[in-house]
Amino acid sequence: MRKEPPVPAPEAVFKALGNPARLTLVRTLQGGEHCVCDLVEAVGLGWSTTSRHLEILREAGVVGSEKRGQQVFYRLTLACVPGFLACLDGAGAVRNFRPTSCGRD
Amino acid sequence: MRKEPPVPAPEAVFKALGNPARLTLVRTLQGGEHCVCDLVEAVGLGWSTTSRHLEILREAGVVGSEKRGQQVFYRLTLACVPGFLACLDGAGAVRNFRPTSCGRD
DNA sequence: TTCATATTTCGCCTTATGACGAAATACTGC
DNA sequence: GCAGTATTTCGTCATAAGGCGAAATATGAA
Repeated sequence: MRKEPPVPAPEAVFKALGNPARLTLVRTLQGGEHCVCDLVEAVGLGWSTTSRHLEILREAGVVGSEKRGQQVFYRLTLACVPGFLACLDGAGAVRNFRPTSCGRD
Repeated sequence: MRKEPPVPAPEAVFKALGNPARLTLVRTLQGGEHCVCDLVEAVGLGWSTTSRHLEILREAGVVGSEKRGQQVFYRLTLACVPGFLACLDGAGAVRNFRPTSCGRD
């Protein structure tokens, strides 16, 4: 069964990404889809907690899941996220040249 | 006195934007700089609460403030935010054509 | 059917958030 | 210096969020 995420509501997206564990999950998923087992290891939290975090990300429309066999695979579904993350990650580095800017001003 | 925001830490940025009042503040500031008095009205909360929200946004590196006369003006300083917001806002609209995408995939 | 593995749901507890009003602080004009 | 306006800081309180382990659910293998 495939669970498509709902239409992303901006506030929910930000709230979902505003947590270290969930941000780690998203960064991990930038490398491609992963089963929950991988993700549990990536965040270093319990299964139940990780599962809850994934649910929040899915409800926010950031990720989608698909069950294959006895495993559930998650992947990023909100394509603007990686670019924005890259901008934020880069923001510190560029800091001394000009106020943080990424493609617009 | 001008208060430049610190280097934005991704998690703090998301956390800062993951609140309806603060998202309203940011959307308001997309239209240009505003004094706190305007912003208080825009969010419809008390002065102390609004001030706290602005502080959080500033600490996250999303906005910067400058005092001119007896008023303090806030403005957006994180340039990648408007584009990302536009993507999120558009995500719903495009939903039926293809999975949410904004400039990459 | 029965068992093992993978994942989610539930209930509980602790800590973080968000709102308010009162008091403190900063700047202007008198 | 004193009063008035603009904003921030502080203390308090109610609610939300995040973590855990135990129990429930689903799938594949025997």
